[in-house]
Formats: sequence, structure tokens, C-alpha cells
Amino acid sequence: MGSITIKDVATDAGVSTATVSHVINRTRYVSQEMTDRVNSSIMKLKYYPNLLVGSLRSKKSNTIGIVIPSISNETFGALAEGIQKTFFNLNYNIILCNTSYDTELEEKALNTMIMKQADAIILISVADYSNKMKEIQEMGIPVILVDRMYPGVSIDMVRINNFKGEYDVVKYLIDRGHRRIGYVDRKLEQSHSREQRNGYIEALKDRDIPFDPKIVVRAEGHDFNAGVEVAKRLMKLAPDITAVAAYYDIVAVGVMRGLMDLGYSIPDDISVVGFDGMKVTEVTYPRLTTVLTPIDTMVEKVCEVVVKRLEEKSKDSEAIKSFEPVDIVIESELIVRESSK
Amino acid sequence: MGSITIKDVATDAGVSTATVSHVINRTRYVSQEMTDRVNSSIMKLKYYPNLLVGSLRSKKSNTIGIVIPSISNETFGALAEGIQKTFFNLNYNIILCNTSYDTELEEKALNTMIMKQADAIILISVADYSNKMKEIQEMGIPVILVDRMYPGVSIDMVRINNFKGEYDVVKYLIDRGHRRIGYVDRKLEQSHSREQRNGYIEALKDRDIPFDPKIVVRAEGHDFNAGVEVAKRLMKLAPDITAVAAYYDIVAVGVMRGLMDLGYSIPDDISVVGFDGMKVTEVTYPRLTTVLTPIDTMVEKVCEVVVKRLEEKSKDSEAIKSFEPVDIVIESELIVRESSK
DNA sequence: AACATTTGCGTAATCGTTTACTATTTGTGG
DNA sequence: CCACAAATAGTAAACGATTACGCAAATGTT
Repeated sequence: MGSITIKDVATDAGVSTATVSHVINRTRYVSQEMTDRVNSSIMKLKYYPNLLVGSLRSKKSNTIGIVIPSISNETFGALAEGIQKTFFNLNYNIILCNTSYDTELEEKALNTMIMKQADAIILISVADYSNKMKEIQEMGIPVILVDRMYPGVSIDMVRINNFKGEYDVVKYLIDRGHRRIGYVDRKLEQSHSREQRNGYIEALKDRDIPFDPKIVVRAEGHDFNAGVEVAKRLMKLAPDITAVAAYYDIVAVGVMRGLMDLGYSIPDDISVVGFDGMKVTEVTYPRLTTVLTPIDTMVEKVCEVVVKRLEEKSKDSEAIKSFEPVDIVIESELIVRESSK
Repeated sequence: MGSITIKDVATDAGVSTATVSHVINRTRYVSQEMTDRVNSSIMKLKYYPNLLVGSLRSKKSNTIGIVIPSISNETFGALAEGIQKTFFNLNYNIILCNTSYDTELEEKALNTMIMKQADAIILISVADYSNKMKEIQEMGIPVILVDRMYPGVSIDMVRINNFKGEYDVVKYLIDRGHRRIGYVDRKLEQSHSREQRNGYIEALKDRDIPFDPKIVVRAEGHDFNAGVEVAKRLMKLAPDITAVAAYYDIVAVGVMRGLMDLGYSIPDDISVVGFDGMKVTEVTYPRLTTVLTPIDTMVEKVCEVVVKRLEEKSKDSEAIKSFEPVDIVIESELIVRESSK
């Protein structure tokens, strides 16, 4: 394809390619006259530099890889958007992969990021890829793990204090007088799920309320209908409960509906609380008490860490191989609304 | 940075770089013995080919640019996710930019896509960049415009039939006996907004119901609260209406709340319908009647067009300069739920 | 046996930039 | 007037892959 190259510009302006390059990148002094000539040739020919080529020499692609389970998840989407915006201002672009919670796809995505020369990789993982992480780091690519934790792996992490979040909301329920608090949980494969449930358990323990595994029920899915179903199951098992905490807002909204279907009034008969701070919690009736994940803060922290690692790398390309990983824990915020009392 | 290159592999395996390249790409016969030696060197050295370099010669980056107002918008996010998945299977990656509905950012994003050598660009635009589009196409880059329309520009478009969608839902209301149907609209800068409102107007006209501009009110924002507010405003203006159609689901959900706050019962006193088919419409009480945008179909169509253009381009790199643009119109689907009768 | 063809692989040009090195001109102090 | 520095811009190597071309050995043909 006959696209315009720097050579065409150089010829048109009657200068060398070096001068054109220096004009574009302001990387050495060029006289006003030359500069003007180059710039007008660029305009005239509609020259767009090929940034991929530049990366060849400079060893810098100005690309950040984001590997994420699903961009259409509200939290992940907002996270990705925030990161993209921040880095766009810093002249970086985002190359994005959804893994659909699939371990194989995740590995494929990581490989792609490597081969496309991502300067750094931001990962919300579904697997425990300690070895892969080490390998990537040894190639000089910083990896930042978000909202996940690999115990015992030397890797930067930015994560939510899921334990504290759930602890706080359950404690809030207890302080309002609730003693029989059902908990809707999920598969406990990943650490954040376990931590969150431990928050529920610890809150009970700290207030001397016995932990009753019978009122901990598992949702069959991550959606509204799973919540509806689980609510009915829970009330059949334990009609004496006065509050339900769910691990996820959407499920909690389903729980509310399930309870209302059974004739319970919320919060008068039963209080319901969720987790995550999704937008939907503001529009239900009653609005849902939840634990808000401060996405802005997460974005900020993630970007800070990435920028820091990139700076270190630009000074010393081997820096990442002997670094002190950070572990930033972000506190979530209890949002009390009308679904609980 | 001492990263492993094809040369290292060649040296280690005792072959030429050509052979390594051919083994990796299966682009000419290499004896079993050589192949094995090369492959084990690749494993041993953990070699990852630099894909950016390949793009230099092949003029193909295997990257698709997506320029979108906001990835955390539910519809756009799902669209981006679908496109990413489809193209990942075809060995393409996505480089993504949010424009935040900002014209300047949009242009900057497009420039980046050009400079990062995107093989094609998928654009949900906020501006009317006819000239820019022409320029991009002249560079041999296919541009597909999604959910937007540039009248009179030679460009591939995949869009929703917003007119028909709104027409259908208003017609449905009329057929249920409604005569005074309020409409909540937005700024009419972009064509899809105008088309949607025209659907409302035409539906009335076709059933000989006079169009009353007094019951068309503008929401001050795209969110729940705007809906709450506009509902109250509308009912003060025209207490005789029996149904409200809103241009957007979230706003419609707000309208429901606003009406309920005023003591109306939905759908017994007033029917409410939305537009877009967002997830939230399935979890409100009552669930919202809406017009569903079939995202899967959109993704499919968009990808089909892009793939087609890429194929044409690979056969004849100048193809895009003299192509017959497609204009694919996708019909949305009326979903009747309990918020209307 | 002589020549042609096929097989298998290496050499080196190439892609479009960046940048180290070099060259030319102009300026300055002794 | 010379030696040397500063200012300005050009030449060409380098980045890491792909691929056109060429060559040697093996095989086939007459």
C-alpha cells in the first residue's frame, strides 16, 4: 500500500529523514525555517508516523495490556474505562482482552500482550498463574494484579478489602439488632470470595453470634434470578431470619424480589444488603444498602503503580526483575439505604 | 533490554532465522529434525515473537481500533466485548479508546488508530467527521460506523432502526387504548435521537392522534434522577396522560419512580415504556416494557462487514478506495412486560 | 553419464523509523 | 589568523521480523 512515510516527507521538504524525525519528536534543535518546511510537508501529505516502527528501536510500544474477565461487567468496565482515560493522557493506548472467566483464554491473552510488546500488563485474573507471572516479569514487563491476590507471589497488587467490606455491613446489621442473618455466597475458588465470606463470619464472631452454616446458601449463578431463587430456598430453610447479606448486588436485588414475592416487606420484615455498589442499587425500590467499591480510587492506585513501574523501567530496564512489590488495599464504603433497618 | 529474538533462537538451534520464521509460521517445508530443534529452542529460551515487527513488512498489524463514547455504557460495553471476542478468535486484537462524548478526544483517538496501524476502525461517533472519514478511507483503512449515521458519506454503517423501535412501542401503547402518551426525549443533535422521536410522532400520526408538543419533555440528563424529575414535571403539565414513553431505559426507570412518588400506580394508572433493553429493566418492579437492541446481532453484523473489508483489502490493498458501502439496519424487538398495559 | 528437477535451507534485502556518528558552517578567544 | 567550540543538519546503522532469491545436495530422466 502506498502509504506516506517519513521519507516522502523528507523528500518533499528537501531535508533528511533525521530532521523530520527530530521535528516531530522535538528531540534536537532544528531551525525555524526547516521546522516550518517539514511541518507544512506533513500537513500537505497528510503524514501519520507509523508508531509501531518506532517501538522497534525504542523498545517501547506505549501500549498497556488489560486482561479482564468481562468488560461488560459494570465494575470491570468502569475500571477499564478509567485506566484507558488516564493512560490516554499519558500517550499510552490500551489493548484489551476479555477472558470470559476462561483460564485458557487468559493465558492466550497474556501471550498476546507479550508479543504485542505491551509496556505493562494489568490483570484481573481467573487463574493462579504464579509461574507465568514470574516469566513475564523476567521479560521486564511489569504486571499489576487487580482485585485478586496470588499469595506468595512477588507481584504488585491493588485490591479491595473484601473482608472488611463484608464485615462492616454485617456488623451494621448486627448493631441494628439483627441476630439471624442469612448469607448468600458463591463458589469459593478465588481468594476474594473466601475473604468476603470470612468478613461475614468474623463479624458474627466478634459479636458472639453463633455461626450457623445452615443459613449460608449458595446462589446458582451471578444474576437476578439466582437471587430470587436463593431467597425462596433460604426462607424455607430458616423462616426466622431477619436479614440477608448477599455477596453481589444483582443477586441481592434478586433476593429482594424473591422475598417480596413471598410476601415479605423490605426492610420491615427482612433487611437485605448487597455488595459492590452497582448502579442498579440506586434505582431499586427500596434502594439497596450495599458496600461500595470506590472505582475511582482503584483506577488511581492502579495507574499510580503502573506509572511508577514504567518510570523505573525507563531508567533501568532490568528494574522489574528485582523490585519490591506493593500491595495496596482499598477500603470499601458502607452505603446505607432503605433496604435495611 | 536483552529480550530473546529470532536470532537467539536461530543460533541456539543452529539454523538460520529464515528457518525459524518458517517453522513458526508454517510457511514452507522444514524437515522434521530442524522443526524439532527449532521448537525446543523456542521452548528453552521462552521466545515470543515480536508481532509489531512483523506488521512492518506485512503491512498488517492484526489490530482493530474501537472508538466508542464510553465502555461503561452497558450497550457499548457489550458491543465492544462481543467484537473483541470475535476478533480474538480471528487472531486480531482490539485497541480501545473511550471518547467520553468529546469530539476532540474522538479525533485524537482516530489519529492514534491510524498511527498504530489499525487494520480497520469501528467507530461510534459523537461528531460528524465526514472529511476525516474520507481521509482515513483514502489511507486504505476501512471504517465501520456503528449505531450512527453520516448522511451522504460513503461509509459502511451498521445501525439500529431507532425510528421503527420507537414507532412500534408507541403503536403498541395506542393499540392498548392509550391516547395521551407523553414522550421523554433528549437533545436532538444526533440523527439517532431525531429518528427515535420521529418514530413516536409517526405512530401517533398513523393512528390519527394529534401530536401535542406540550407532552414532549426533555430530560435533564441521561440518568435515573433525570427520569424522576421529568416525570413530575410532565404530570404537572398534563395530568391527563395515561402512558409515558422514554428514550432510554434508565430514564424510564426514573420516570416509574417519579410517578410512584406522586402516588400513581404502574401500570394501572400510567403505563411506562423505555428503550434499549438494558438489564435493569428486568429487575425493576414492575419490570419495564422496552425496545430491545439485539447486541448479538449487531456484533455479528459489524464483524461480518469488517471481515469482509479486511478480506477485500488483503486481496487488493486499494479496494477500500472504491467500495460500495453497506448500510445494515437492525430491527429492534419490542419486549412487553408489566410496566405497561 | 549428463543434465534437469526437486528438495531443503541459508543469505541478505526490506519494512519505516530512531539515533549515533559525522560533516559543514559559523562564531570566538588568543 | 588559527584552533577550537557551538550550531545545524545529513548519513547510515540499527531495531526484529519476513521473504525473494540463490545455492547445494539429492533425486529423476534419458
